[in-house]
Amino acid sequence: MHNALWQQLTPSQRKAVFHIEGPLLVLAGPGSGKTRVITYRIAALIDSGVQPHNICAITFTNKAANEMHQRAIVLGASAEGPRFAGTQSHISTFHSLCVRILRWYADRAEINPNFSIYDETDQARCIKHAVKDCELDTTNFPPARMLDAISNRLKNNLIDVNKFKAIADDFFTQALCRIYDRYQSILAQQNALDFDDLLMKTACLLQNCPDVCGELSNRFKFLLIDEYQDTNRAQYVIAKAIVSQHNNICATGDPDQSIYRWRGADIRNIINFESDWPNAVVVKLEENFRSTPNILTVADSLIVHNQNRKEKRLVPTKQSGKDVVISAFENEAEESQAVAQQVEELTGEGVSLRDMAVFYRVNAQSRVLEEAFIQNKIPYQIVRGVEFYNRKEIRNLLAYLKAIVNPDDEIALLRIINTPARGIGKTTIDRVSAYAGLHKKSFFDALKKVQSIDSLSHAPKAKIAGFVNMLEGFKKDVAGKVAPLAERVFTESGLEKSLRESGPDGQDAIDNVKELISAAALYDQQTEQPSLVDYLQQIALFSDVDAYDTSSNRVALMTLHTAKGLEFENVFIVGVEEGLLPHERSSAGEKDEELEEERRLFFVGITRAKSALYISYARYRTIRGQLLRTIPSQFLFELGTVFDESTQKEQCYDYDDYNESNWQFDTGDLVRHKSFGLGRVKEFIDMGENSVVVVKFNSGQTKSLLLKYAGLSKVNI
DNA sequence: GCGAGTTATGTTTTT
DNA sequence: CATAACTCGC
Repeated sequence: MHNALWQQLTPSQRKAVFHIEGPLLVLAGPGSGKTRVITYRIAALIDSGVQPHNICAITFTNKAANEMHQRAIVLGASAEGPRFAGTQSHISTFHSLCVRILRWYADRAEINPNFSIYDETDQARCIKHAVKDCELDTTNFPPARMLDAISNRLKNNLIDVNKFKAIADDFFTQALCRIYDRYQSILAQQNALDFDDLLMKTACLLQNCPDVCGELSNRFKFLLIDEYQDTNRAQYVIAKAIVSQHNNICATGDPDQSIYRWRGADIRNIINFESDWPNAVVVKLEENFRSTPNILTVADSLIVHNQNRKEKRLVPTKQSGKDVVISAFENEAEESQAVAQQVEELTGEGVSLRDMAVFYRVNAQSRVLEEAFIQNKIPYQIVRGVEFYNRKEIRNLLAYLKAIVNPDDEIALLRIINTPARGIGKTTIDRVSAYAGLHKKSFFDALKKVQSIDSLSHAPKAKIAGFVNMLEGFKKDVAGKVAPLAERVFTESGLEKSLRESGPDGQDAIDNVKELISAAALYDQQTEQPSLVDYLQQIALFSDVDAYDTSSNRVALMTLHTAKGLEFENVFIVGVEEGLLPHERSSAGEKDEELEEERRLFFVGITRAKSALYISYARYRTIRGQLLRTIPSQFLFELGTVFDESTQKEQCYDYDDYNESNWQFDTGDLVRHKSFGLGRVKEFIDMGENSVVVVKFNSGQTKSLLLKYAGLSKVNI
């Protein structure tokens, strides 16, 4: 390795880079130069004679994979991106790797390699169907809940239907088991995998087929996994299998930045690393090269409030800078306005817009910020890539392409069979479905056999035949490049015509589709062997941050989750209020664990900032159309000296400031109860001295209280 | 079969 | 408040 590069590393970083063989755990705090270490490590491996294609690096997003790819090229390591040529290092997300493995070993995994990847919308359809098929009602078995249980409790923990059957002992669990079973068979019928299946099927393949496991372990002689604290059980099993022949695993992560427990990430993976690989070398990177001491002090005093945590220091290396600013505003509009004004002030000081970012807890918060930025004519970008793919016109065109690749994909077929309108309505579809069910055929096969469906009259038969012919015609081009086929489908399906005729909104839609087609053309150009299957499977794994355009000079707006792994000179974190951060849906749980995850999320946000950090909350916020008084986040009081009474008295909300003389309550009032604490009035039933107040408390529980006994007091502003 | 208009419903974070 | 599901009249 070049001496100049060597010079750039600290002793700990060098140790992490040059410990080549055997298991290595890099516990890397925020801003510790972790990404640099990983890319240098890839270069060092190749320097020491390892073949590039024997290296497999796993990142958290495609964006991170692409960046690592670029950096590795600069270092001369000639790594490839998510697409696999065979002679270069494999750098991708876990999900992309699984797609690759499942396509390689489709026969062994007993799946058709043309599988569709179902996103949450598709999943919701299937789970609703499954619940209905099990003759259970959706009130007692809410589809969203069922899906969450199946995804996070079962699939991510590699509990398949059979395993679950064996342990399901009460009525509810048995019902869930039936739903799970039905859901999986619906997916199988449609030759579709959901996000969890990608991991679970791969993990099972590696567990059940020792030869496949051995082959892959020989292929990937060195495995690097970034953000290891956010891996789940399935990913752990896959990693363990890949390194089974050599134990050359290098994991990097930070337990304090674990923010995906809610979707199955298991912090024990990183905690137990040393017992999983007893000869593991552990390197700690505690020096922080990113943020000023001012920012790190705030981050540190926040995160020490987590009980369930190993102590770890943030060691600043930068000079002191600006103090962290914490402000209160009257409402979210003023808060956003203040952000915009601060942006302008910074711009006046010569700061580029690309060096500023605004973080929030929920996507809905982006709207009011957007308004303020538009009003002040400040260029911005909302970092939300999947939004594009959720547009109706995009989903429609993609549904055509999916149906061409995988005719068993009933969701895609049903979406396009009458889009644009071609006179195939609900009755016709029901009749085809009935025929398919009766003759145990797939929906598409039934469509092909439309002439033998007696319940249909001549006209619908002809329309269906035309539709099938059109799809079959498209199929001839499935092997080649994607963009030309997409273009052809767009025109010949009639989608373009129908959009053209639907007024000015239609033109926007056409432009969006054109954008999709140019993106596909880029894919065709950048991929050695472009294919429609590969393209569809790739874009299904697209993440929000993948759309982040770092080349344009705009302020970035994104959720705290999306901000993970990024850094900015100037950071704004808005809406730091009880119910929002921590989010009410997380503090509603019994356990502190969810509150601690929210705290880690805030910690992640804070530690993205390099030189300036602005934290704010609004005293009033309109939530679902209701103007509500907010409570400042408990986290604000944990930030150390910054948010104390002497400096922030007028902005600081006083918890003891309430009076006891109020007997009239209104919906939305903030109240305090002796034992339940703070809460908000949901309903006031006025019956004189027997009045009942329904209160939703901060603990998450909702109580109906008799006013005269409750000892409720209204909390004043 | 189709679309407009109405009513119910459900609200975090994401690969 | 925003979207999905549903009804009704053509």
